[in-house]
Amino acid sequence: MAKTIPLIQEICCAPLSEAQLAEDDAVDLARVLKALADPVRLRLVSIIADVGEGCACDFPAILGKSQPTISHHLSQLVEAGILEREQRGKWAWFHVNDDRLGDIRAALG
Amino acid sequence: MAKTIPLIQEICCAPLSEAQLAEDDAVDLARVLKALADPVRLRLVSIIADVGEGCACDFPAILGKSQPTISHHLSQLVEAGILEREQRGKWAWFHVNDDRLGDIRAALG
DNA sequence: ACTACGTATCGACAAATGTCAATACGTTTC
DNA sequence: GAAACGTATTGACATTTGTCGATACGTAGT
Repeated sequence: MAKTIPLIQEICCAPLSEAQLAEDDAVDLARVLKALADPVRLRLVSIIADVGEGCACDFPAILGKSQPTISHHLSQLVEAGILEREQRGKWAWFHVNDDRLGDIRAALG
Repeated sequence: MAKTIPLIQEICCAPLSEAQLAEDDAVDLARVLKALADPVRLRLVSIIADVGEGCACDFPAILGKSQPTISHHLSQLVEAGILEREQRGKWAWFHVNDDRLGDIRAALG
């Protein structure tokens, strides 16, 4: 059984100010930025980045959102390649993909 | 007559991985990222950053969107502090606020 | 003042988004 | 295998968002 492959493989493009974004590249970059552009998801990333890793089981209490809502946000972050998921027994643990975050920052350069 | 003041004054917070985002700060940062997280707006920023400045009059043709749509997107970018607007005769010209873009990059660090 | 023209706002609408209760799925432990 | 428990998915709903046509606003030139 293969690992789940993030739907978005790579940040597309040269930094914003160095070349004019093609339409397709703009769609890709917008998708990744949209994955970050939510208060709950930003806090998830922030907590996980700060601590180094985080268990899905803790977030509903920390963020005051339901379990399905947290699960949905975590999925979006994984799909965008910003978080990576690891199953440990019945628990799902997450850590930040620093390279991906770096790529996003670079794309805004 | 005072200049229009961007609704969002400053990017709130320490880099994502250095401290856990408070709820309010997460809302602020999400607002700014949301302003960027759209293909049309990313292309607007990219074109304006690449050329140095841009006239609103050119964008409907370049991006294939109606004049009201372009106007709406430009307003969102100005409100987020990413673009700055300058009236020249009947034309509206825009340039990128590089400091603001740098702050956004820094917040993702 | 009237006209021409670029830009902003309004009204409407379809599509996407964030949220939760209910339920299904998987893994661990009896 | 059955029970317990963490996580994912489904279905539903209100809100937000992107879009455009129509219209109002402002500036420049006649």
